[in-house]
Amino acid sequence: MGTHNQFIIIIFEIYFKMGIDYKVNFTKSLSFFLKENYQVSDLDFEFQTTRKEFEGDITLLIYPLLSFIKINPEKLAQDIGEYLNTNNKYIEKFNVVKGFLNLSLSDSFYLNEFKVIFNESKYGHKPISKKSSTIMVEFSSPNTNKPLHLGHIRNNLLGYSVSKILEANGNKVIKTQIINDRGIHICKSMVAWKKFGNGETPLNSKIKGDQLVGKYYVVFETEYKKEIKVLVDKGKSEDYAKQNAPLIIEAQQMLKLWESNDPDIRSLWLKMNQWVYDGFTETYKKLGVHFDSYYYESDTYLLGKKIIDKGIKSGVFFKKEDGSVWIDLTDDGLDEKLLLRSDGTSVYMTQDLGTAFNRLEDIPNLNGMIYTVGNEQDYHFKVLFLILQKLGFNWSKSLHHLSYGMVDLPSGKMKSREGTVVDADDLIYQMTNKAKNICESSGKIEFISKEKKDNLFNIIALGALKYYILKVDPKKRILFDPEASIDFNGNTGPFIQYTYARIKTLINNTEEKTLPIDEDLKIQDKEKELIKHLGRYPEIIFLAGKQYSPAIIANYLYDLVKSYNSFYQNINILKTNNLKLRNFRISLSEKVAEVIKNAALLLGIEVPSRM
RNA sequence: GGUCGCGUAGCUCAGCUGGAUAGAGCAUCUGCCUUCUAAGCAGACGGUCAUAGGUUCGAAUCCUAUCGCGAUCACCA
Repeated sequence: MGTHNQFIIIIFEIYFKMGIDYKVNFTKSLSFFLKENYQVSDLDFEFQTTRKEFEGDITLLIYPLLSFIKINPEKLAQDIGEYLNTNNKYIEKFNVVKGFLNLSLSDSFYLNEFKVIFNESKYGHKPISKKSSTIMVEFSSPNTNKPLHLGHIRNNLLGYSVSKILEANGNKVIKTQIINDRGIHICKSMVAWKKFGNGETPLNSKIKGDQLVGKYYVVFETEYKKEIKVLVDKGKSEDYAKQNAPLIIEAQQMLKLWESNDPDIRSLWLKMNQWVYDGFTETYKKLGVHFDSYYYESDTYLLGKKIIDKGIKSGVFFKKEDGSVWIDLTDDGLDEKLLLRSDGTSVYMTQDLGTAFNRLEDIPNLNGMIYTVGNEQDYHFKVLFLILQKLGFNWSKSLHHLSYGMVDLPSGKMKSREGTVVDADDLIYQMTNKAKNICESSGKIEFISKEKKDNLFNIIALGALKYYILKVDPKKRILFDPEASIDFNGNTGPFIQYTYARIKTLINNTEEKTLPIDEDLKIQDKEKELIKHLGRYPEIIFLAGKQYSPAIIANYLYDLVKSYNSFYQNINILKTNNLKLRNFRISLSEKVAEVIKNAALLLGIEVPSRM
């Protein structure tokens, strides 16, 4: 914890209720009892699910009550237990271990809970807050000189998942990105293409546009290096060589021409950028993400100067002798930060300020913005939000930097210079191929049409990839092991998809689909456990002050699926002679399938109805 | 050096608001397919929660310090 949280009030978090809401069911009796016998009221009760080693379903923690009721914990637990046992029909029996009151719940309690769960449509997508906010989520935000890589994949999946989560909570979400489409990097690709390209296009070369432009970026770098070497061999210093190699000079000239709106350069720029966008579109489509709006740096890089002027007038910023503009953040424990160069051109921060205001102009009712950007920019966003706050815009409180860690490979960091970057298209292709091999060797899908098969391979491959990345806490670094990510066993996306598919075929093979929930139904431990899991499965609510995480959804989802599999294996679903019981179990399965589907949706994972 | 983040089983990761004997998967080993998806289930093995203090009935979780790893502190983006 640090200054970061002092000024960022995170606008949302995902919070899962612990199990079925026991408080609702038992608070009333508990409050009554404690008021009558100990003259205390308005207490908060803490329940947790009882550990396997002890008898019971839920446990009331007695310790927290001790600060209000000075009495031996075991005695208090015993008293409460006895009272609940005789006065609450849902408590069957109880036992006390130290400060823990373990309560066994009756079958009718579970049946009632299941009835509630069953009758709720789109379970797990219930908005808690009634008012809907409009929130902009920025993610992906690539450069236009290179294809997307593994780091972008993590960014996209996180941003997209967060969007889905916010939508599930009843918000209006605008998915956007800021595309870094100008600057020296794109000029490098342009120079290289002009010099060495021989008119190569995505069409005549059959190379994806972004890959093609990326190829010329690499060509530039290798040729540039050669030129440097030649100069150094001639006895020039390394620094001199780097600054004076013909290629880099050409690129810099091109940037100047671009800035002065040279028509030839502009049209080349437009053409090559369009190639890249076409390539990106294809990759996004494969990843299953899309955007509602786009911002381009070529449009926004001049923004922000007006804000600077205003800030100088109001005394938030100050001008140095050389004409550069700064803000003094030393009182906030930071340093001085540059906002405008001495030549009057804007820097990154200026652009981001401008873009923020720009977006607010575009969407006047905007309630918040989430920036999905890697954690190497933590400091930048800290400063950005602080400046906005100092400028007096209260909505800067609703800005959140969704920060995430780098993606490492078992061989170490991804480094473009060393060619260890994992290309997004390539990765998806390999994953799909692997999915194909595994599916085909399983022999379960022989009779499906080729088209359906290809679709299935795609869904499975992406399920594996998405789950592998999203299940890890965003703020942690990920070690990306290509082998393990394609694994279909254990805590993986395909495992979850597989369970869903199995439930689907089970339901297809069943005629009766009615749900009998009778009070006299005897339910078993495994079934109770499953209802408990369903009850704990996501109720997503907003709460200020904590960081959200798709990883939480992923882990709860896995928990549910694992529990269902155990249930499925241990209870012979169809073989029972008791029709009521059988239908109850099928209803239970059906509900689990629905929850899996809804939760997977929040992660952007599709679930096939057969595998 | 300042600031921020991370450190949990051999490996990859969970662990919600402090609660009982810290959980999964992979790997290794043992069982379980005449039937509806075995891509599964059940079990065994595996831990000084980086280290040292502190806070309290109780700490992986909160606080402080130390160590290790990473990021950041540009008139780059």
